[in-house]
Amino acid sequence: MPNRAEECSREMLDTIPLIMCAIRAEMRRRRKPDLTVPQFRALAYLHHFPNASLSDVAENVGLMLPSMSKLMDGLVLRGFVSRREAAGDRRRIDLALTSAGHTVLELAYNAAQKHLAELLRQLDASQRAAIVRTMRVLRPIFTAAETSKN
Amino acid sequence: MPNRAEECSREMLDTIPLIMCAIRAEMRRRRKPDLTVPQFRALAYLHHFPNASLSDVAENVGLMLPSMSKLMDGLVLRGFVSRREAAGDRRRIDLALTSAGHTVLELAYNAAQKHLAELLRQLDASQRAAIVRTMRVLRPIFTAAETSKN
DNA sequence: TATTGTTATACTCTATAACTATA
DNA sequence: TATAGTTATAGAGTATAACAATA
Repeated sequence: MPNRAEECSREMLDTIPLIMCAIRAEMRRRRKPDLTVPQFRALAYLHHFPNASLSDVAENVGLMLPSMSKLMDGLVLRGFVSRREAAGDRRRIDLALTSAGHTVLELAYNAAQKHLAELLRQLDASQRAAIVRTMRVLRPIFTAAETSKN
Repeated sequence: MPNRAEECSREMLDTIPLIMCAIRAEMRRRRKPDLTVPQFRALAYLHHFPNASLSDVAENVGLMLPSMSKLMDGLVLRGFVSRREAAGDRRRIDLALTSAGHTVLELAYNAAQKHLAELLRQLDASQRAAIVRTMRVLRPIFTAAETSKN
């Protein structure tokens, strides 16, 4: 087994995008009022980092500052995000999800999760247990890869 | 174990998008001349289905016909796709990758594959073998889910 | 003077509507 | 009359440049 990492990465590359496609399709179907992908990612970021600044969100979603400013206009207008002056520094703004914002995110997540569960029912318990173990092996690797980029 | 499918789907939902993010980042880094995501997907579709019609590609990439027509203008201009009148029906066009088109796809795929392999080297052989088995269990499920949608 | 965010403007991508050519 | 694709036009979304306010 000289080069198992190569085989493993090929298998992943042939399978993961397929799964991701199914996840996205289900999330799209359920997101109540239409959300664009960057809007969705901005909400998800604010879920993980409440009271982030505009620059933080722009940086992590991958948009320029003016674009994120306009995107947030829309999310604030629709009541998914609250925007208020930061306490110590009046140049900055604190962004956070409203309860409506949390709800939108949860709806999409739960829909995708239930859809996946439905597909996984055709497997037997030991196969599902193996999947869980694999995910727990993979997650820390890619969490580390993600954070080391910033 | 009353509800293992639920746990399994949560684990997948918390891990797969992370991996996909790493794959996309690496593909973006390597795609020689800039390709948008829909352009990339159009090329990938033509790789799987040579001599597809414009409507086929539009349907599967998720664009309207005029948008795909313009997108193809760009790919033909840049030499990644050949476009010629279909044999039996002069209304239709046959689209296919040129060798340059194949090359662009392969470069992106190989870069992503090598990057993944690098990350997977920190695991031991038995863990990688388990990943391979898991991918082979999951792939047919999501291949079926994909095709049943059309 | 540097930093945070907004406004002004232009460009790209996509969609809908109208059109051409073939079946 | 229906189908495959193109052209015309308009609407989002994003970027760069210029600006305002605060540190």
